[in-house]
Amino acid sequence: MAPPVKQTRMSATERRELVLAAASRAFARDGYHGTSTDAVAREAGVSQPYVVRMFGSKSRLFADVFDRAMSRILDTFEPWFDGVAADPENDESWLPMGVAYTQLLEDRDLLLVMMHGFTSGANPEIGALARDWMSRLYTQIRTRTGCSPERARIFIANGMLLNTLLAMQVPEHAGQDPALEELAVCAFGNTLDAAGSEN
Amino acid sequence: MAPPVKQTRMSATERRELVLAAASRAFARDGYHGTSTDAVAREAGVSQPYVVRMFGSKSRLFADVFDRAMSRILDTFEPWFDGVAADPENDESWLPMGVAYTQLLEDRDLLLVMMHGFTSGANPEIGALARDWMSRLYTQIRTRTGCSPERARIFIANGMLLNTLLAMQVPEHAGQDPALEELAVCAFGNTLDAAGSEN
DNA sequence: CAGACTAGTAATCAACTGATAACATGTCAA
DNA sequence: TTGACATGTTATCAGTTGATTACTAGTCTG
Repeated sequence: MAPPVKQTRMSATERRELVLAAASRAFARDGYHGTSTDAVAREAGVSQPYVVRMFGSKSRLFADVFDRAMSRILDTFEPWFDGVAADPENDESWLPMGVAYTQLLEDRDLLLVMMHGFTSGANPEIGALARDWMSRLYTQIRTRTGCSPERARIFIANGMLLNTLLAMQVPEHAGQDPALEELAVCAFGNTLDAAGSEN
Repeated sequence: MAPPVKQTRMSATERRELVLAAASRAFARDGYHGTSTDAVAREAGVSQPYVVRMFGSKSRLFADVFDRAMSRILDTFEPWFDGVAADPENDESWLPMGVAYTQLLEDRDLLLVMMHGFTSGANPEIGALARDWMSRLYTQIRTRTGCSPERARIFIANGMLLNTLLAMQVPEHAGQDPALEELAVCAFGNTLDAAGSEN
């Protein structure tokens, strides 16, 4: 028999961070409906009721996770817009944004949570949140670079393609399909190595 | 008391079509995990066990719905590729594909089912199916138009943006947000009227 | 018209889910 | 040290879900 271990406790904010990180991984993998609060709890190493009470409800937990993800994504883009602003209608000016995206690929969960949030638009709460963040993203691109709507549209479209390919786990499976491989190389460029083939 | 009504029955294939159409609407709205077999059954006007037994399982039902959607999407694009093939590296050559997409907007469920299938890539069965169809789509674009990988990538990226905006219900809510409105107009062009504002 | 087949339903179930309530334990200020 | 509060857990629950079984009724053929 081991003697009773003296349990040390965590501050609420610390634990909250832990749960949010776990929830981010879980939601990134299986989306809002595909993730149970119990799955989040197990991933965070706490009890399921604690997760619910900490955030009030599953939907509020997702909203928090989604907000954080979007906030970080916009923050990651932020410093790179300056380079684009000089000549925003030129294709080449946007190349640095690819670097920004490569940074985001280091924590894919952010992009996957974004995508799951966007495709849960039929849910009224999530839908309103998603549209609001999409609006902020578009506005940030336009105002920071001074580009045309068309340029901003192209940038977002490329992002949506990359997110979709990530959600489909194309990087992990590209080797099994030449056509998919070609598309992946074309879409991710050199960053593919960082993105896939870890598994 | 009404006398017992003589019930007429439907052929299995007829009923199957009905259920597939109902499932398509339901899955388009709420995705794979967000849709219960009971919801599909109610939408189709049949009992829940009948839906399950007719397709074996929920996942096989989704696979059927997804297959049909992708098949129809590719068929819709098919005849329009000829126009692109003449000069596939020219932006303007691709304009007719916008018309093809407008046709697809008449039954948005196809595009939404596609999107939900793509973003359910973490599910092994759905993921494999999704990647296979993405591969087919890419291959069809390349071989039918003779375009470069980059051109095909752009076409798919634009499609993913439109699908995402649809899933977010942007057309229905664009009026509430000028930035979103601008993006929607830029992305959907004239087809926006057909797409949104019905509600 | 008999019997085999087909098109369906009602009843039921075990597993899961989000949420609540009651309780236990660590921590810190007075 | 004590008591108030913050950090957690266990027990529990009602509703939902996908699936199975058993049953009913229309339809078609010989």
